[in-house]
Amino acid sequence: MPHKGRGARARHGGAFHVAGHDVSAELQARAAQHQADLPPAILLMGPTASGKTDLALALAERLPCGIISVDSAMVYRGMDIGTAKPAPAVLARVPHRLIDICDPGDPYSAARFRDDALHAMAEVRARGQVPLLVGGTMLYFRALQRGLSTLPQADPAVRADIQARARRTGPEAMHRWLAEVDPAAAAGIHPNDPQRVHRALEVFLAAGRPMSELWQGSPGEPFAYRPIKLVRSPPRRAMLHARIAERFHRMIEMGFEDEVARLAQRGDLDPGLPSMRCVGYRQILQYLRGEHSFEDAVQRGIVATRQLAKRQYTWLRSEPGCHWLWDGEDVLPLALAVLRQSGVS
RNA sequence: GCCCAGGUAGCUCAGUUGGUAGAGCAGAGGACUGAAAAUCCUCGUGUCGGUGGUUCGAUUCCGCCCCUGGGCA
Repeated sequence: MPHKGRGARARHGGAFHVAGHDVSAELQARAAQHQADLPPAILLMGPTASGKTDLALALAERLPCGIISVDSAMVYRGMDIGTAKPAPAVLARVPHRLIDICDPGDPYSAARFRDDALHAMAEVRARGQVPLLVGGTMLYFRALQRGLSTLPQADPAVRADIQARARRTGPEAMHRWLAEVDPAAAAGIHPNDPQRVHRALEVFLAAGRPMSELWQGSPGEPFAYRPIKLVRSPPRRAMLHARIAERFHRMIEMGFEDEVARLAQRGDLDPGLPSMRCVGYRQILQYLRGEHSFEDAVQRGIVATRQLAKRQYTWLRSEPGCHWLWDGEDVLPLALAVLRQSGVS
């Protein structure tokens, strides 16, 4: 029997029929029992500036859990103010895993996160605690829960070659090239999306096989935990926008500009690095290079943060099984009640 | 007070040789497999400052009024 991807089966809710019998109920019951046997993990998600960190700290005080950060920017050392990292005193009292684990000159990745997070979760469990994963990097939550296909990792040399070729021939030619070597991938990637076109080509060049084929051949490991998903959010977008602006100005008062200037002074941090493209850092870097005024940089930083929050909501709306905790309600007791119901107390 | 330049989408502006208008930004929705705080896709009716006139028809031409900037007094 050809093994189908587990993700595909889980996503399609239709009934399965074998010799005229509907076996979907039995399969579902078995899947539910399997889920219930898994150890719990708390997934606390939400858009930027929603107050996830505060809630995580409050939960960690009341429950035996270990905090694991799910944040593609807090991994970088020396990027503290602009990533809204918890203060050193807080981190000393309540340790967070996966913060300050990468130099800003090295690109971190979703695949590294998945490995790091699974290790961190095992450690937390070994101490008899429940993993509490907190953050806003929704791709990381997705990769953790659904797994990633087995693909070659990014190769800086190959990537540089592809970029050089793209500069010569233009984006359309790159997409046409991809359509030749991997039509299935090309069909799903817009020609104006160089990042994905280049990645698909990179995979083809590194593996010698089309990326779409590798996806099908390795659906990704399922999650070995029972996720309890909490989402923290203000009830209205406008409220989040106000908090984003307020927080950005507070970051400036705390010395965000100096933090970015210190990074820029290293001299080895290319503006194209993932770390240097982070919201706020990118805009202040542009100001430091004289591309626009300081006031402009602040405004653009705030706008970029709002746009980030919007994309996070797009992920969150499609994330199944979430308990939304709206600000204004008594968030902490509500969260504790949800966790108690799910067997965590 | 006089002269000049403007008043068009939330913002900055383009445009209509008279047939009721469109870019960028912002905003909203969506996609998302080793860069994801990334990278993309889709979405534009607004008394064209007000009011009279000319005209089959005015945001466009003319008069008056209001507002904003600049200059001269």
